[in-house]
Amino acid sequence: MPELPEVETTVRGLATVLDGEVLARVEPRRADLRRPIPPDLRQRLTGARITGLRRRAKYGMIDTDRGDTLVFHLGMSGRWRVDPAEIEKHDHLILETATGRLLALNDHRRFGSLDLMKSDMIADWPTFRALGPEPLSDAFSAKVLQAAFEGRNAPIKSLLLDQRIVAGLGNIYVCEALFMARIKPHKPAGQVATARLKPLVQAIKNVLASAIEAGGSTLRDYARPDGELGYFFKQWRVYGREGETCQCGQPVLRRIDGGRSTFYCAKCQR
DNA sequence: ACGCACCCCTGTGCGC
DNA sequence: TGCGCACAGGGGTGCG
Repeated sequence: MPELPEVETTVRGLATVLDGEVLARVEPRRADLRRPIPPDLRQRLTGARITGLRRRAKYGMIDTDRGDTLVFHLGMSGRWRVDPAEIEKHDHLILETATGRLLALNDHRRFGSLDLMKSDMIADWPTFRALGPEPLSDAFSAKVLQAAFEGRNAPIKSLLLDQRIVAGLGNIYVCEALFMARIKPHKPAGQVATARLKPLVQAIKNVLASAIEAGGSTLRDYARPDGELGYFFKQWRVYGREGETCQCGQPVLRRIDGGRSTFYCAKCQR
């Protein structure tokens, strides 16, 4: 579930619960996800007041008044459960506010991560330094893609998934954006005509923005105890639609690029 | 440097 | 009903 729009929606939802609150209880329930959870996480966060929430690429950040920032990545299966009735098997971190609100970070595949950073050091964190521009910012442009694609033989889809080139895209939105821009996913990136990059950038921004909007429209559902309903919007034109009929009448195809499923229309995308 | 294969982990859905 | 396999929204490493 979590690509940029889902993380953005999550951060906005968390903000309604956490912003300005004091953390009365911080309870890690295992020592590691993808990598070890900071052993001093409980000690450093308990009693801290949350001063804001942010997102960078697919990372969510929870800032505190102690100069610490909790950075979370949801991996493939991570989600925050709000005011859960009971703690479940894969709830790996529990946060409780002084006002009694409960949050559980649930991630059954444990591809996610938790890090605790000094807030003023985050920009220098190698993980963040390596990230490309935010796709919804002005820093992401046709020019950026042109420079990144120059001389590259890898499929354009693989490069759009490379977080060093543009940060936040995942498999679904890359497939959708390439469909919108009518570009064949396995076309070598360096062979995509320069004139097609501007429309591609616009397609990426449009797909992400409308997904956030769709997530936003379900934001009011976020605080429900079940927590799952809000994020289910299926407006995909090609993703997950192998064998279905494209608007042009041809079947949507699936192939594997870089080990990931790619959905596309052979007639509409060239 | 580049492109790719493979690994991490658990759950689900399908064919047999 | 059970079993085995393919597959799942991410990202890091290591190899040729």
